Amino acid sequence: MTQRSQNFVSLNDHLCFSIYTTSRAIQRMYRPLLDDLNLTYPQYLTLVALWENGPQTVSQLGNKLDLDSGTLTPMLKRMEKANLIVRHRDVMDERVVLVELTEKGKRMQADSAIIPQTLLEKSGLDSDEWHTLNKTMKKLMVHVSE
Amino acid sequence: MTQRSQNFVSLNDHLCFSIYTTSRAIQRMYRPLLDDLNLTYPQYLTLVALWENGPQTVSQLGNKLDLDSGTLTPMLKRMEKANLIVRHRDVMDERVVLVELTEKGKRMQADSAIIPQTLLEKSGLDSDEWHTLNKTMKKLMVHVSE
DNA sequence: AGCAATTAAATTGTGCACAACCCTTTGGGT
DNA sequence: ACCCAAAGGGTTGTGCACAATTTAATTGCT
Repeated sequence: MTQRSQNFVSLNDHLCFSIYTTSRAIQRMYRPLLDDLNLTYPQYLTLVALWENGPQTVSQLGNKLDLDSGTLTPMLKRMEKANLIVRHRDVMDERVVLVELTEKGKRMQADSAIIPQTLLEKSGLDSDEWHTLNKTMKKLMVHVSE
Repeated sequence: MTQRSQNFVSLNDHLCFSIYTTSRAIQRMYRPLLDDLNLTYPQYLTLVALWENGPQTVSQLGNKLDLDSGTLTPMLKRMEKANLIVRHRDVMDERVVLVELTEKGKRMQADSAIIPQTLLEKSGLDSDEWHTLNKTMKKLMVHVSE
């Protein structure tokens, strides 16, 4: 212990730190599974959003995933190159880019069920803890975003 | 709803997603505060580790922060350029690089107390929820890292 | 119709993360 | 002394995140 201030908060008492570190640890755990599918973690989440809600515009995807065009545009281009999605401008409004799954992108849904299942199994949390945690995270998310 | 598989997990039921999104939301909330201090979030965490435990090697910092040299080395160089830390090789073992705070780096501790305080205040969590969440995150972190 | 304001993506630049690889130093074993 | 494996950082390349700016299309107003 080097610090002397009374109100100093240690690294381990930083809630932000345990969230930040755990988030990255989950992505590390997923990596070998996602590598088999030739996906990155944000790409996987994008596919989940498309499987769930069908074709969407870039900004709709951005709202769901909480990502902006600066992140999405290059990532979606990589996903298009990998033949997972197609992007084309809306004929009615040329500003809008619509994103939709290719057949390959649709087929990947079946193989990807292991991803959330693996976290569930490895988490070491019982059903109560799991749901409480998910609820608390969402509550925290809302408050922090205000 | 476009998907048809029985065991499909929606985006909002992905625990990884609420953790990932909340972690980034916290960092966004911190940004204006950290901008005032001319710090990024990982740089702030690095300072906390140094305030707490004094001079450390790159690998010791890496263990505490859960980061490897590929991330740390360039970041520590930027922090050295900003005059927050100094780095020099250990005379006894030339492989080791020791990182220690400059006077400027030490002085920043006083101004940084608002960072964790801001999350505590904005979180909307009571003391029970806060501690349960922190404990559950650490438990999850351990299980996921196995 | 003409034009300013708004909207939707794309672009640019910086800073992490992290895998894969490299380079130097050190510690053992012979 | 010599060699070899391990340890500690550094480097390179890819892919997010995100702020800030840009470009093009559309809407609203007069």
